[in-house]
Amino acid sequence: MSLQIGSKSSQRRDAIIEAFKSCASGGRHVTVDELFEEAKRADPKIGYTTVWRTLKLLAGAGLANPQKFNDGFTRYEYTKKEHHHDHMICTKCGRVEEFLNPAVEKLQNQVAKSHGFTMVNHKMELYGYCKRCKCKK
Amino acid sequence: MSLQIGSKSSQRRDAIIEAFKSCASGGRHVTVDELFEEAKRADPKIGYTTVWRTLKLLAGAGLANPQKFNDGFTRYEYTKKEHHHDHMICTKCGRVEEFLNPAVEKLQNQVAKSHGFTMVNHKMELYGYCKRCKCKK
DNA sequence: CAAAATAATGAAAATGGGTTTCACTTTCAA
DNA sequence: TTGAAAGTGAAACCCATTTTCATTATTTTG
Repeated sequence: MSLQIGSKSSQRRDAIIEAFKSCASGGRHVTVDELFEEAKRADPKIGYTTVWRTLKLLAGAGLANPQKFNDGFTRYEYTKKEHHHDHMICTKCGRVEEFLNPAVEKLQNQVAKSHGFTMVNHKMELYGYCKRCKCKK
Repeated sequence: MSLQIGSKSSQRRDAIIEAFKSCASGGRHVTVDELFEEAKRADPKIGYTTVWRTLKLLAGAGLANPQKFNDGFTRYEYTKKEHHHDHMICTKCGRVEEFLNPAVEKLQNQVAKSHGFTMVNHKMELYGYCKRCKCKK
Protein backbone atom coordinates (compact mmCIF):
# COMPACT_ATOMS: atom_id res chain seq x y z
CA MET A 1 0.00 0.00 0.00
CA SER A 2 2.91 2.31 0.57
CA LEU A 3 5.08 3.31 -2.32
CA GLN A 4 8.62 2.22 -1.70
CA ILE A 5 10.93 4.99 -2.74
CA GLY A 6 13.85 5.11 -0.38
CA SER A 7 15.07 2.14 1.54
CA LYS A 8 13.08 2.84 4.63
CA SER A 9 9.38 3.32 5.04
CA SER A 10 7.99 6.41 6.57
CA GLN A 11 4.49 7.28 7.66
CA ARG A 12 5.04 10.91 6.82
CA ARG A 13 6.14 10.16 3.31
CA ASP A 14 3.24 7.82 2.81
CA ALA A 15 0.86 10.50 3.98
CA ILE A 16 2.35 12.98 1.56
CA ILE A 17 2.14 10.55 -1.31
CA GLU A 18 -1.45 9.76 -0.39
CA ALA A 19 -2.24 13.44 -0.31
CA PHE A 20 -0.54 13.93 -3.65
CA LYS A 21 -2.49 11.13 -5.21
CA SER A 22 -5.84 12.41 -4.01
CA CYS A 23 -4.89 15.98 -4.71
CA ALA A 24 -3.48 15.49 -8.17
CA SER A 25 -5.55 12.58 -9.36
CA GLY A 26 -8.17 14.74 -10.94
CA GLY A 27 -5.43 15.96 -13.24
CA ARG A 28 -4.68 18.93 -11.03
CA HIS A 29 -1.21 20.39 -11.20
CA VAL A 30 -0.22 21.14 -7.64
CA THR A 31 2.45 23.37 -6.24
CA VAL A 32 4.66 22.36 -3.34
CA ASP A 33 2.76 24.73 -1.09
CA GLU A 34 -0.60 23.37 -2.06
CA LEU A 35 0.51 19.84 -1.33
CA PHE A 36 2.11 21.03 1.90
CA GLU A 37 -1.22 22.46 3.05
CA GLU A 38 -3.01 19.29 2.08
CA ALA A 39 -0.47 17.04 3.77
CA LYS A 40 -0.65 19.02 7.00
CA ARG A 41 -4.27 18.02 7.30
CA ALA A 42 -3.16 14.41 7.57
CA ASP A 43 -0.29 15.20 9.91
CA PRO A 44 0.27 18.75 11.12
CA LYS A 45 3.88 18.00 11.96
CA ILE A 46 4.87 17.43 8.38
CA GLY A 47 7.32 20.04 7.21
CA TYR A 48 7.60 21.85 3.92
CA THR A 49 11.00 20.36 3.23
CA THR A 50 9.73 16.81 3.43
CA VAL A 51 6.92 17.57 1.04
CA TRP A 52 9.39 19.13 -1.36
CA ARG A 53 11.75 16.21 -1.06
CA THR A 54 8.99 13.69 -1.54
CA LEU A 55 7.91 15.39 -4.74
CA LYS A 56 11.49 15.26 -5.94
CA LEU A 57 11.60 11.58 -5.13
CA LEU A 58 8.33 10.95 -6.91
CA ALA A 59 9.59 12.87 -9.90
CA GLY A 60 12.79 10.85 -9.87
CA ALA A 61 10.73 7.70 -9.76
CA GLY A 62 8.65 8.89 -12.68
CA LEU A 63 5.48 9.18 -10.66
CA ALA A 64 5.30 12.95 -10.63
CA ASN A 65 6.05 15.31 -13.44
CA PRO A 66 7.34 18.80 -12.69
CA GLN A 67 6.07 21.59 -14.91
CA LYS A 68 7.02 25.25 -15.04
CA PHE A 69 4.45 27.56 -16.50
CA ASN A 70 4.66 31.32 -16.51
CA ASP A 71 3.94 32.13 -12.89
CA GLY A 72 7.24 31.09 -11.41
CA PHE A 73 5.94 28.11 -9.47
CA THR A 74 6.86 24.53 -10.15
CA ARG A 75 3.77 22.39 -10.40
CA TYR A 76 3.66 18.63 -10.20
CA GLU A 77 1.25 16.42 -12.03
CA TYR A 78 0.59 12.82 -11.12
CA THR A 79 1.71 10.48 -13.84
CA LYS A 80 0.24 7.06 -13.62
CA LYS A 81 0.00 7.24 -17.33
CA GLU A 82 3.20 7.62 -19.23
CA HIS A 83 1.85 9.33 -22.27
CA HIS A 84 3.00 12.77 -23.17
CA HIS A 85 0.57 15.65 -23.27
CA ASP A 86 0.50 19.42 -23.44
CA HIS A 87 -1.22 22.09 -21.38
CA MET A 88 -3.89 24.72 -21.61
CA ILE A 89 -3.59 27.22 -18.77
CA CYS A 90 -6.38 29.59 -17.82
CA THR A 91 -4.75 32.87 -16.92
CA LYS A 92 -7.79 33.87 -14.89
CA CYS A 93 -8.57 30.92 -12.61
CA GLY A 94 -5.34 29.00 -12.98
CA ARG A 95 -7.07 25.86 -14.17
CA VAL A 96 -4.82 23.59 -16.15
CA GLU A 97 -6.22 21.27 -18.75
CA GLU A 98 -4.24 18.60 -20.52
CA PHE A 99 -4.53 17.63 -24.10
CA LEU A 100 -2.78 15.61 -26.71
CA ASN A 101 -3.07 16.15 -30.40
CA PRO A 102 -1.23 13.61 -32.55
CA ALA A 103 -1.19 15.97 -35.50
CA VAL A 104 0.61 18.59 -33.45
CA GLU A 105 3.09 16.04 -32.22
CA LYS A 106 3.83 14.90 -35.70
CA LEU A 107 4.27 18.44 -36.93
CA GLN A 108 6.68 19.23 -34.14
CA ASN A 109 8.85 16.38 -35.22
CA GLN A 110 8.78 17.53 -38.78
CA VAL A 111 9.69 21.07 -37.82
CA ALA A 112 12.60 19.88 -35.72
CA LYS A 113 13.86 17.59 -38.41
CA SER A 114 13.69 20.25 -41.07
CA HIS A 115 15.92 22.45 -38.93
CA GLY A 116 18.46 19.71 -38.34
CA PHE A 117 17.40 19.67 -34.72
CA THR A 118 17.32 16.47 -32.69
CA MET A 119 14.32 16.89 -30.47
CA VAL A 120 14.42 15.01 -27.21
CA ASN A 121 11.64 16.88 -25.53
CA HIS A 122 9.07 19.51 -26.09
CA LYS A 123 6.55 21.70 -24.45
CA MET A 124 3.47 23.44 -25.66
CA GLU A 125 1.30 25.72 -23.62
CA LEU A 126 -1.83 27.56 -24.56
CA TYR A 127 -2.69 30.53 -22.38
CA GLY A 128 -6.12 32.10 -22.31
CA TYR A 129 -9.56 31.77 -20.78
CA CYS A 130 -11.11 28.42 -20.05
CA LYS A 131 -14.68 27.49 -20.78
CA ARG A 132 -15.85 28.76 -17.39
CA CYS A 133 -13.96 32.01 -17.25
CA LYS A 134 -14.59 33.20 -20.73
CA CYS A 135 -18.20 33.96 -19.84
CA LYS A 136 -17.57 35.77 -16.59
CA LYS A 137 -15.22 38.09 -18.34
CA MET B 1 18.47 58.32 -32.79
CA SER B 2 17.60 57.80 -29.17
CA LEU B 3 14.46 55.97 -28.27
CA GLN B 4 12.23 58.10 -26.11
CA ILE B 5 10.84 55.98 -23.34
CA GLY B 6 10.62 58.03 -20.17
CA SER B 7 10.20 61.76 -20.10
CA LYS B 8 13.86 62.53 -19.82
CA SER B 9 16.68 61.50 -22.07
CA SER B 10 19.57 59.64 -20.69
CA GLN B 11 22.89 58.71 -22.22
CA ARG B 12 23.04 55.58 -20.12
CA ARG B 13 19.69 54.35 -21.27
CA ASP B 14 20.56 55.09 -24.84
CA ALA B 15 23.77 53.13 -24.50
CA ILE B 16 21.89 50.18 -23.06
CA ILE B 17 19.34 50.24 -25.83
CA GLU B 18 22.12 50.46 -28.41
CA ALA B 19 23.82 47.50 -26.80
CA PHE B 20 20.57 45.57 -26.76
CA LYS B 21 19.94 46.25 -30.39
CA SER B 22 23.38 45.12 -31.47
CA CYS B 23 23.38 42.25 -29.06
CA ALA B 24 19.94 40.89 -29.82
CA SER B 25 19.62 41.84 -33.44
CA GLY B 26 20.96 38.58 -34.71
CA GLY B 27 17.98 36.97 -33.09
CA ARG B 28 19.88 36.23 -29.89
CA HIS B 29 17.90 35.92 -26.71
CA VAL B 30 19.87 37.77 -24.09
CA THR B 31 19.72 37.61 -20.33
CA VAL B 32 19.91 40.70 -18.16
CA ASP B 33 23.43 39.76 -17.15
CA GLU B 34 24.59 39.33 -20.70
CA LEU B 35 23.26 42.74 -21.63
CA PHE B 36 24.75 44.19 -18.48
CA GLU B 37 28.19 42.92 -19.49
CA GLU B 38 27.74 44.29 -22.97
CA ALA B 39 26.52 47.68 -21.76
CA LYS B 40 29.43 48.07 -19.39
CA ARG B 41 31.75 48.05 -22.36
CA ALA B 42 30.09 51.25 -23.55
CA ASP B 43 30.01 52.79 -20.09
CA PRO B 44 31.56 50.97 -17.14
CA LYS B 45 29.51 52.97 -14.68
CA ILE B 46 26.22 51.53 -15.85
CA GLY B 47 24.60 49.47 -13.11
CA TYR B 48 22.72 46.22 -13.31
CA THR B 49 19.52 47.83 -12.09
CA THR B 50 19.42 50.31 -14.92
CA VAL B 51 19.90 47.57 -17.47
CA TRP B 52 17.13 45.60 -15.87
CA ARG B 53 14.84 48.61 -15.76
CA THR B 54 15.57 49.51 -19.34
CA LEU B 55 14.65 46.02 -20.48
CA LYS B 56 11.40 46.35 -18.56
CA LEU B 57 10.74 49.64 -20.26
CA LEU B 58 11.53 48.19 -23.67
CA ALA B 59 9.25 45.26 -22.96
CA GLY B 60 6.51 47.65 -21.90
CA ALA B 61 7.01 49.56 -25.10
CA GLY B 62 6.77 46.37 -27.10
CA LEU B 63 10.37 46.52 -28.27
CA ALA B 64 11.63 43.62 -26.22
CA ASN B 65 9.96 40.34 -25.54
CA PRO B 66 10.67 38.48 -22.30
CA GLN B 67 10.86 34.69 -22.52
CA LYS B 68 11.25 32.10 -19.80
CA PHE B 69 12.71 28.80 -20.87
CA ASN B 70 13.70 26.02 -18.53
CA ASP B 71 16.92 27.40 -17.10
CA GLY B 72 15.48 29.95 -14.70
CA PHE B 73 16.68 33.03 -16.54
CA THR B 74 14.49 35.56 -18.23
CA ARG B 75 15.72 36.21 -21.74
CA TYR B 76 14.78 39.15 -23.90
CA GLU B 77 14.47 39.10 -27.62
CA TYR B 78 14.42 42.18 -29.78
CA THR B 79 11.09 42.60 -31.51
CA LYS B 80 11.19 44.90 -34.44
CA LYS B 81 9.00 42.37 -36.11
CA GLU B 82 5.67 41.75 -34.53
CA HIS B 83 5.11 38.28 -35.81
CA HIS B 84 4.76 35.42 -33.42
CA HIS B 85 7.22 32.56 -33.44
CA ASP B 86 8.22 29.61 -31.34
CA HIS B 87 11.56 28.37 -30.07
CA MET B 88 13.97 25.51 -30.42
CA ILE B 89 16.42 25.40 -27.53
CA CYS B 90 19.62 23.41 -27.61
CA THR B 91 20.08 21.92 -24.17
CA LYS B 92 23.79 21.55 -24.80
CA CYS B 93 25.01 24.90 -26.11
CA GLY B 94 22.02 27.04 -25.21
CA ARG B 95 21.49 28.20 -28.75
CA VAL B 96 17.97 29.38 -29.38
CA GLU B 97 16.48 29.15 -32.84
CA GLU B 98 13.16 30.66 -33.80
CA PHE B 99 10.66 29.15 -36.10
CA LEU B 100 7.13 29.60 -37.23
CA ASN B 101 4.99 26.90 -38.69
CA PRO B 102 1.57 28.00 -39.88
CA ALA B 103 0.22 24.48 -39.71
CA VAL B 104 1.14 24.24 -36.06
CA GLU B 105 -0.44 27.60 -35.37
CA LYS B 106 -3.63 26.58 -37.05
CA LEU B 107 -3.76 23.31 -35.17
CA GLN B 108 -3.27 25.08 -31.85
CA ASN B 109 -6.28 27.21 -32.57
CA GLN B 110 -8.33 24.20 -33.45
CA VAL B 111 -7.30 22.38 -30.30
CA ALA B 112 -8.18 25.36 -28.14
CA LYS B 113 -11.51 25.84 -29.79
CA SER B 114 -12.46 22.19 -29.46
CA HIS B 115 -11.88 22.49 -25.72
CA GLY B 116 -13.98 25.61 -25.38
CA PHE B 117 -10.81 27.51 -24.59
CA THR B 118 -10.26 31.08 -25.67
CA MET B 119 -6.60 31.23 -26.52
CA VAL B 120 -4.98 34.61 -26.21
CA ASN B 121 -1.42 33.43 -26.25
CA HIS B 122 0.67 30.37 -26.65
CA LYS B 123 4.12 28.98 -26.34
CA MET B 124 5.88 26.08 -27.92
CA GLU B 125 9.38 25.01 -27.14
CA LEU B 126 11.38 22.16 -28.58
CA TYR B 127 14.30 21.01 -26.47
CA GLY B 128 17.11 18.91 -27.84
CA TYR B 129 20.37 19.09 -29.74
CA CYS B 130 20.95 21.61 -32.46
CA LYS B 131 22.59 20.86 -35.76
CA ARG B 132 26.05 21.59 -34.39
CA CYS B 133 25.81 19.79 -31.09
CA LYS B 134 24.22 16.63 -32.32
CA CYS B 135 27.47 15.60 -34.00
CA LYS B 136 29.79 16.33 -31.10
CA LYS B 137 27.64 14.18 -28.89
C1' DC C 1 21.23 81.74 -16.01
C1' DA C 2 20.14 80.08 -11.46
C1' DA C 3 17.21 77.52 -8.79
C1' DA C 4 13.53 74.43 -8.21
C1' DA C 5 11.18 70.38 -9.86
C1' DT C 6 11.25 66.02 -11.75
C1' DA C 7 13.24 61.86 -13.62
C1' DA C 8 17.07 58.60 -13.75
C1' DT C 9 20.55 55.99 -11.41
C1' DG C 10 23.05 52.43 -8.73
C1' DA C 11 24.31 50.35 -4.37
C1' DA C 12 22.34 47.89 -1.22
C1' DA C 13 18.61 45.62 0.80
C1' DA C 14 14.45 42.91 0.30
C1' DT C 15 11.79 39.27 -1.91
C1' DG C 16 10.57 34.69 -2.75
C1' DG C 17 10.72 30.11 -4.72
C1' DG C 18 13.88 26.63 -4.50
C1' DT C 19 17.67 23.89 -2.23
C1' DT C 20 21.00 22.48 1.27
C1' DT C 21 22.61 21.84 6.04
C1' DC C 22 22.68 19.81 10.30
C1' DA C 23 21.18 18.23 14.64
C1' DC C 24 17.71 15.18 15.83
C1' DT C 25 14.37 11.22 15.20
C1' DT C 26 12.80 7.00 13.21
C1' DT C 27 13.43 2.65 11.00
C1' DC C 28 15.41 -1.73 10.39
C1' DA C 29 18.77 -5.39 10.14
C1' DA C 30 21.90 -8.04 12.67
C1' DT D 1 18.56 -4.72 21.71
C1' DT D 2 21.32 -1.58 19.54
C1' DG D 3 23.73 1.06 16.35
C1' DA D 4 24.13 2.17 11.48
C1' DA D 5 21.54 4.13 7.90
C1' DA D 6 17.72 6.75 6.30
C1' DG D 7 14.19 10.27 7.22
C1' DT D 8 12.85 14.81 9.09
C1' DG D 9 12.17 19.82 9.88
C1' DA D 10 13.84 24.34 11.18
C1' DA D 11 16.77 27.37 9.72
C1' DA D 12 20.16 28.93 6.70
C1' DC D 13 21.54 29.53 2.07
C1' DC D 14 21.09 30.41 -2.95
C1' DC D 15 20.23 33.32 -6.61
C1' DA D 16 17.44 35.77 -10.12
C1' DT D 17 14.48 39.34 -9.61
C1' DT D 18 12.50 43.51 -7.63
C1' DT D 19 12.25 47.47 -4.51
C1' DT D 20 14.19 51.24 -1.76
C1' DC D 21 16.41 55.35 -1.11
C1' DA D 22 19.94 58.69 -1.20
C1' DT D 23 22.34 60.77 -4.94
C1' DT D 24 22.93 62.52 -9.61
C1' DA D 25 21.42 64.12 -14.12
C1' DT D 26 18.09 66.44 -16.86
C1' DT D 27 14.48 69.63 -17.67
C1' DT D 28 11.58 73.41 -16.45
C1' DT D 29 10.63 77.74 -14.50
C1' DG D 30 11.24 82.20 -12.63
